[in-house]
Amino acid sequence: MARKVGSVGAETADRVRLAALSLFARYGYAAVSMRQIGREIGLQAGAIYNHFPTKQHLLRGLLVEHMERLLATWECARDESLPPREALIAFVRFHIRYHMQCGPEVFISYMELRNLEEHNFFEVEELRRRYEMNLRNILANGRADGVFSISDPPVATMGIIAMLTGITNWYKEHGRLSLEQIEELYIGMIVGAVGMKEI
Amino acid sequence: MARKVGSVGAETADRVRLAALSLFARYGYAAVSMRQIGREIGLQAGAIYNHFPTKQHLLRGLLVEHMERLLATWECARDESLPPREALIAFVRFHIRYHMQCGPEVFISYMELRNLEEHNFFEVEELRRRYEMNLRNILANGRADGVFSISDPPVATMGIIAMLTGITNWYKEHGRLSLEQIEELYIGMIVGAVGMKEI
Amino acid sequence: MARKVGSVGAETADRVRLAALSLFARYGYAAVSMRQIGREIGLQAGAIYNHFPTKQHLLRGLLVEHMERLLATWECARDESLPPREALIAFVRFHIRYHMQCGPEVFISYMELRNLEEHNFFEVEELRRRYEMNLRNILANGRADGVFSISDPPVATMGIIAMLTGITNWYKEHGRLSLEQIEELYIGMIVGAVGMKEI
Amino acid sequence: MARKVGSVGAETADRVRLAALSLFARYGYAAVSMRQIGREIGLQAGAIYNHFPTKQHLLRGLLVEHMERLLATWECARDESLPPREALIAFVRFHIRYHMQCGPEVFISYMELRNLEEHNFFEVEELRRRYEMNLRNILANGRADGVFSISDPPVATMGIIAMLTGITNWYKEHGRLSLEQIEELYIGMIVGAVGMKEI
DNA sequence: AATGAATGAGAGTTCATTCAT
DNA sequence: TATGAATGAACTCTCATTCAT
Repeated sequence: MARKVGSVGAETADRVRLAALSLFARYGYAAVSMRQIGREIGLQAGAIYNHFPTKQHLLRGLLVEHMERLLATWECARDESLPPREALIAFVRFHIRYHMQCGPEVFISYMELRNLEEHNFFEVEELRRRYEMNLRNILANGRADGVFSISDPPVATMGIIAMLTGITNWYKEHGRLSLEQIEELYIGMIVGAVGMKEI
Repeated sequence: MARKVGSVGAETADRVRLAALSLFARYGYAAVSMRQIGREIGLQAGAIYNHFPTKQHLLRGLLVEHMERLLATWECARDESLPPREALIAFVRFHIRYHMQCGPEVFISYMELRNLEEHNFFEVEELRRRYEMNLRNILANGRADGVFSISDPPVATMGIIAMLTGITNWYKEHGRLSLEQIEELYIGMIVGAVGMKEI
Repeated sequence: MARKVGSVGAETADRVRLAALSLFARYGYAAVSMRQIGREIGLQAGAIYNHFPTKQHLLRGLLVEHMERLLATWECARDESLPPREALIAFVRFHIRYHMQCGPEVFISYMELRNLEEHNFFEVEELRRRYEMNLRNILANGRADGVFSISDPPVATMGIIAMLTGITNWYKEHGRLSLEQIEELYIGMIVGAVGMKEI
Repeated sequence: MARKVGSVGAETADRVRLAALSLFARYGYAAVSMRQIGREIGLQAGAIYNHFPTKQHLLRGLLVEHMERLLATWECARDESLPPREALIAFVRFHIRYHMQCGPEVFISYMELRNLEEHNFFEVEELRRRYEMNLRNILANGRADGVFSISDPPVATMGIIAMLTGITNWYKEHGRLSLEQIEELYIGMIVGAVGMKEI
């Protein structure tokens, strides 16, 4: 058949991306078929190949674009002039807010790394490293300034990131606590963990 | 053909479990085939079915048995008479040590939950809940006694567990830091996070 | 790869049906594999699933469609105004002619009933019942009119149907007797069996 | 494990035969597995091979032994001195009674012929031919004596056998009619079919 | 840009059969 | 004579991908 009335390439590609994101997050990359993705948006599996050359490209796109958006948004939002304690709190707030609004992307960014072919894996890892480096630098600066009493910034970075990203695993939109309350609770824990006095 | 000389059921089942554990951890449940598991230990795929009725049973077994061992070991190791701060530190030490020695089990316990059929999922979740309840009780007791300044024990529980379990994602046996050093670093962060003064 | 030049769905489906019919009749449903059906018509087994959702659907289709065609052809051919003796003879002629020209369908209709899933079985049974009811009504009418001396129309129906359908088991196209001769022989026996005087 | 107390070879072989007969009749030879047969009688599949060299031998045994028993019983029961009309009626009575008491054997004798390997098929066919020859001779004698008005004994044989054997397809032990009643009804039809006057 | 038919590979699972025990 | 573990082949069905239309 010919193109459906009003369907436009870029639009279709986006619908594919969205469907794939949601399905990968729910069932995992390996367990989701191109047919399933197509069915979700009323398309035959074959049509997806007009927009993405392979299933692997689809996955890579989702992960790389997510990381790039994350980095870009952070780089746009951060204030390099802030002193360490304020910088740390700003990072924590940003991380929680950003990650909570794109749960599926975050989820597959952790879960589907091993389904990336090697070169794609390295690409995503490099982006993640760059993002985490932001927190690491804040911690290192604070340590140098004597406001954080941490003895190993890399380990602290991993600990804090893990703690923060873990929220996606249990957070429910209309749960007992609002996102703002959760934010304050985590700021409290992290501020304590790096040895800063409560503010 | 027939049974190989010296082949014994329980032993073979264990070799299957081991191979499956390692492959699931590396490539994911959905991406690993029964043939691959068999090949790993010199068995035809079909022979696995002499020991496990389905692939799903294999996965469930790995997860349930891991959680049951974890719980049993903790219940045997814990000292209920310890005051909250010592109890927290004991839990942290236990969690890190236990989890570092069974990396693959821990990894698939987080990654493959969604590949469990519903009833198996509930079973594993219940075990996990019981384990986490131990930390939650410690935190709640410490809060009641006024030695921890946390305002929400459930959230603190999730934060601490995520932080601790995250170690498996980057820990390397012969890395820059020994397990003992990592242990001390995490104790430091967690003690700070719950508002206890450094010991 | 992709669609072969000139391949059209409906045509392929028909070739599959035909191959399946012939193979099921020769070897039995359970003993015929999808690969075998595909091989018969130069298709991969998987391609069959573009046309039939399961092997069971294939079987059901063959049986149901055969029975529906049989019923429709009979309902179109019968003359309700005939008196019982002529009606019986017309039915016998119709049954023999129709059944001889679709031997495989008739054969699997008797042989593969037990390989139908329950709901499909009931569907086919109901169609068969409707067809047999035609003969039963003819016999009952003839008995009421006093032209047939049978004491139990249902039993007579089963006996006659079995006798007639049995022809498919031994009839050979170029055998000793022509179809017309066979027809006359069976009319003779059945006319005698129901107690009508020879015509 | 060793032999179970009290189990004896011939006995076990019989239990296997019985289970196979019942399962083949219900589901068909190709659809029944050696494991299923074993399960039915509390045996591992492998143990069956102590009594029957292959699954095909099991089938062949059931069919050949059934036909041999049938022939032997008939040859013992028949009275060669009877005139044709009495001989025909005796055959009909014998056939119905014998076949009704071994429904599964009769059923698989018709259904599973095509699952016999060629040499086994010929063996069974020869036995069947010998049995049918009895009826054919009765019919031929009656025709020669002028008491039957059939023009083709072979065709009449096939018709009568089909009619009689068809009873197994619908007969139910506690149905509307007793076996004796059915017997009389069929004798009536067959006597009419061969042109004998009702007795 | 989409459909629908095809490929060839491979999935989980079952099978008849064998044989050490 | 039976068990239980194994083989190697086969099963139905699904997959990523391709391509004529």
